[in-house]
Amino acid sequence: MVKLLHDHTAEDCVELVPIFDNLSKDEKNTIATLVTHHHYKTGEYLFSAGDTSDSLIIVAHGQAKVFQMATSGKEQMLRILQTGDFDGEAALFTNSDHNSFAQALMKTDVCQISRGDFQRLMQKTPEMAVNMVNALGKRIAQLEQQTTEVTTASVESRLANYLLETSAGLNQEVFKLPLKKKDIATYLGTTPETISRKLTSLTKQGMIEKISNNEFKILDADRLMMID
Amino acid sequence: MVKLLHDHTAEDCVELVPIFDNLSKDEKNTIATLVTHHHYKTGEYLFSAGDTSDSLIIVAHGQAKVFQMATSGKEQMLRILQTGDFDGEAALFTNSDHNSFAQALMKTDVCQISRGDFQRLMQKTPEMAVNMVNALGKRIAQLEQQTTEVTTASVESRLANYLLETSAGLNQEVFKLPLKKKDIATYLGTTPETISRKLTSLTKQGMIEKISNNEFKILDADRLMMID
DNA sequence: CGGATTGTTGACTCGAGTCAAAAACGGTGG
DNA sequence: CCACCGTTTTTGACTCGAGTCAACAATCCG
Repeated sequence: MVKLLHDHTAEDCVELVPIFDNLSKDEKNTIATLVTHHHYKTGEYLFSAGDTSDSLIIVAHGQAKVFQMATSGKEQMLRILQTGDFDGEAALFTNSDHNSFAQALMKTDVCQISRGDFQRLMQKTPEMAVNMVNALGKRIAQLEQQTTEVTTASVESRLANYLLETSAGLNQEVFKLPLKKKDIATYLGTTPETISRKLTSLTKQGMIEKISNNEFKILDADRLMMID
Repeated sequence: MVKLLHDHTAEDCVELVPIFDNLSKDEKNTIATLVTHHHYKTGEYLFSAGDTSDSLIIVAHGQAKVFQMATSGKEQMLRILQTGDFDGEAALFTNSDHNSFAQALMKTDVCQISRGDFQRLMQKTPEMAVNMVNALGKRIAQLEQQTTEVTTASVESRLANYLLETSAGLNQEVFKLPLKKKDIATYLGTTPETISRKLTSLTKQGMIEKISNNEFKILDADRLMMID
């Protein structure tokens, strides 16, 4: 049973992750044999800044946040790893340490491939290397967007965008915030207090409705988009 | 003569750019035939947001800034392309438009490879795809750093870091700022006025010395590093 | 049911943005 | 080399968004 579960997870990784798309069955099977998997409970760290980074990490199931820590101790969240996402830098450079942290936000299954295996894989399977380049390109575009927004838009505007994106992503009118407000704050580069205030403010202005503690409904998407 | 100059530039690109490192002479020659080149004067745009993006751009000589424009009209600089740097997103996705601008800061020579050619190149030359993955990985790390700094550190601290990096990069005690202060401002996510004030303040505190209008000398690197 | 973590609200502060005007700079052509 | 014009930089006065600190309320979870 344990064995079965293990195999299941390894294949999941290969099936789930876009970078392994359009590879042949054979190739996918080969990859599955190179993969090891780990399970993390809520709050556990997948890696920490300073750790030696020697493998690519793929989220097979669950959710984890990746963040950096400023010298001041303030966190900046860089991204949320969802099912199918991977963390890249790790596997790319020789002799480099992580400069960020990854922490599980729920029970999370993770697959790893060592740098060596992964580099060999890219050499042997150009298809996959191209997929990888594409995935990294998207990540760069997303990061550029984040950088620009964080410096040019007000917190209210960033929060409004975040709500719109979250709602669109979940594709339902009434949606539950997938993160604690504390985490939303570090994602948007602000503080929990400010998030709390802005949510109240948006509610009072009739753009959103608070359904429960962490469930909201978008009432006026147009106006939300125009903030700032 | 014009012809010679042309060929020279095409080969320059292939020689200069890290992503073409450790390829064979043959492969480099092939690449050189795929490349077209362009020249831009100071202030000209290499591309603008909304342009169709269908080629990879490599800077053979010169300097250009890449920036996004917020709805408010405020610029956020994303990076400076130096000799040997390339702008990636362009070549990676089908049917995507640029969401940023690139503007020459001096006379600048640029080489281009079309998306199709570049994708084929990666398929044929896994070496190169791996190089590309590495280059993108570094860019991601740099962007993550920029995002974190911009949200967690004060302008004074960001400016201090910028001065230290610039001085280190140029490797000389007295160094000339390679950007106009206006541009430094959009790079650091602030305004020219604030840059001006902070430079004065750092000078008064004895950490730097103003040599001429845009030349400075680092007097106390340790203290600069500790700001914030 | 506690105890701990998370969220809310109020009062206060301050860094940095804005606007405006003057000064300095840099390139151009005579 | 100098006078001129446009751009860039500096300086001052003012404003305000959002951070901080602190106390309290609500949730979550074992």
